[in-house]
Amino acid sequence: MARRYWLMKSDPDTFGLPELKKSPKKTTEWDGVRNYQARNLLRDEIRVGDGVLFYHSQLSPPRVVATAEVVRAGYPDPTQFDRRSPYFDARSRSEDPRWYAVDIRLVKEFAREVGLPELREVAGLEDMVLLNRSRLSVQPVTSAEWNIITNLGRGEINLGR
DNA sequence: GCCAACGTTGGC
DNA sequence: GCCAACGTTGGC
Repeated sequence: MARRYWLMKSDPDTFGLPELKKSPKKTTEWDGVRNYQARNLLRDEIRVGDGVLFYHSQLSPPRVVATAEVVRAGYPDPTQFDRRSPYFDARSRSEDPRWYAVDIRLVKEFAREVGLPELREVAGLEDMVLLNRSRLSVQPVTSAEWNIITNLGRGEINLGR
């Protein structure tokens, strides 16, 4: 199966690139997602080896800061069963988990962060989910979009147009 | 900090 | 099943 690509958002006040870099094996559990559409992607679509654009929301401007890779596919998000977690969900049963997580590993920090206003201007990204349905915290990225954005992140001229 | 977009809840 | 009220996300 062809490698697929995703954009995953993180609030850097909670967990950002510095924390990812410091994590063991530069790997983290990407958890806490409490939206059903995003859950379905985590549970059913995202596979080991898929590429991830690591995105910082809540910044001015919000920006893509790194690439990562899925190293563990969807599994029940442990935080939903943890009463001390802000993501605890009393209605979820362990035999029928409601929420899923994946593990991602940092691959490459961008040489140049790519901000949202720039993404809006680049030819070839007009249909990005990020630019049209902004609130989804994990969303599909096409291979063409992936190539354009990772080129921008390398600081090279964008050849995608 | 504000507020628009939009997802979820719950009364009917 | 509809939809108003409410809560959250996230850009600005």
